[in-house]
Amino acid sequence: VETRRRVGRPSRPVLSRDQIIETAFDVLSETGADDFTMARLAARLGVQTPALYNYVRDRRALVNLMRWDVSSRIDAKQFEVLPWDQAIIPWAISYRQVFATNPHIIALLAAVPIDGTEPSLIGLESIVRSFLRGGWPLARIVPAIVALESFIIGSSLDVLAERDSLGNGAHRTATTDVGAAVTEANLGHDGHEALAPTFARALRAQQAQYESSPADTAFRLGIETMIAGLRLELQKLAEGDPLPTTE
Amino acid sequence: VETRRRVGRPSRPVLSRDQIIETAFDVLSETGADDFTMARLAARLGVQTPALYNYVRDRRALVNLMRWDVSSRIDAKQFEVLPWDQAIIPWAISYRQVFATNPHIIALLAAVPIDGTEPSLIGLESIVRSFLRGGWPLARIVPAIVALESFIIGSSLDVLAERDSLGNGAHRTATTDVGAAVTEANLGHDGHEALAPTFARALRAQQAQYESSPADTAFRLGIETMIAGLRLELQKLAEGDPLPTTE
DNA sequence: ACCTGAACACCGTTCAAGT
DNA sequence: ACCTGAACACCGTTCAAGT
Repeated sequence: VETRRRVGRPSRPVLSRDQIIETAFDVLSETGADDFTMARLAARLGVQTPALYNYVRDRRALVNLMRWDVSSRIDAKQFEVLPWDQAIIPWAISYRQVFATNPHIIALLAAVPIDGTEPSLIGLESIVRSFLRGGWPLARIVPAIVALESFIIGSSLDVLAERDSLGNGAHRTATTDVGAAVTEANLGHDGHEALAPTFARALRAQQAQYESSPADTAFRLGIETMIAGLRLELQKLAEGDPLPTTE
Repeated sequence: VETRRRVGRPSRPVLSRDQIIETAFDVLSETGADDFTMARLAARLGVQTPALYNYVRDRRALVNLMRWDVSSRIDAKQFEVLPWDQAIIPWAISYRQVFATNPHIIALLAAVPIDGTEPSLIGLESIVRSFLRGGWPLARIVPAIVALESFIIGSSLDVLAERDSLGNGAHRTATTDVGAAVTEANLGHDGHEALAPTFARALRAQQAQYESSPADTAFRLGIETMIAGLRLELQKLAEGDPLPTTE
């Protein structure tokens, strides 16, 4: 309905890189990763598609700007003041929140290769230092952090499955079996009642007992479980009785 | 170089659904999720693109056939004979192996919505039953399984980052911060040495001490950590001292 | 410098035509 | 029933033209 912009350079720039990135997240959350296109983004911004190429080299570069934006929103500050096992919780919650507010970003980041831009390492550095202060042997720290981040990312993918199933039904995505099954159940399909009656009972019991969704309940259970397990591991390491590390 | 097929129905079918799916995984592993196209798949199969539509309704349906294929390869049989905490390990290894052999599938599954096909629930049912036999309260079982699967899926994504960085460098994908950082380090970039010296030391120590990659070491550490944590949790539940479940 | 419009290669999907 | 070839809408990207 808007009046068509006439050709030639506008008196003031119509776009900005920040605005493009911000809008990109909006578009992504509506279309999902597979239908996230430069054309749709341009349309939302009220410009022709080629205009975007004044600000980003190509689609891959745009996604990598989104990657950087996402990782900069994860708050690891607590590792500077709290002991490692206490800092994990607020960090993990912040981490998951960033992805949970727009879970489609995970598929996009996993699908689009990284370009040359350096990852932000500030958070990582202070996490490692916190583990070190807590008495962790140097060689075990990276694996521990990788394990934690893996869990958090995986948990964020559950949010994708769940939110889609609660929404208008246009999108229903899932990566895990349980994710798919819970999604189906949320949609009111009851095929699982006959095929997997015990699972169906367990799911109903979960829903009756906890207000939060399976994904949220699982996230809290999982992160607390991992912290407890890591504390145990650290204790064993201190006693000179390390867990077996080879298969 | 092949002789061109002439128009009209061939005497015997050139394709089969199984062959299409199998080849789809091959193509995916070479192109990555973002460049996985019907056209490339058809070319690999030696047919024109529209020929595929005799066997699958559309790209989404094809991806959902791949989804089903992947989940059917996960082996949960051990839950029928072993106690829950012992069965988790072989199941998790099988689970991760399925995804680790072609980690690009995760991005594809996360990007493409599920269609109406029912998820396979056989494995899920026997996992729930095993937890129940082990004394788990019904309402805690689904969250525990969701947490475990989340971790496994997240860990498989690490494999994506890592393998890409060890390969020809055509693809370099990562979802987590550490994943990206480890990828960079594997590529010989040493930007992190100055920016995050403690992290750099920890990474070197890990590489010196363990033969396996950070992703593999983290997977074993994480799954053992979660099992230990879950055992502890079950113990506490038995003592009537449940972990807090509300924030 | 920063937009539009035209152009091109490629993609998903449909459909008529051929056997 | 099962392939090809033509056709169409849409996508990413490049580039000349315009201010």
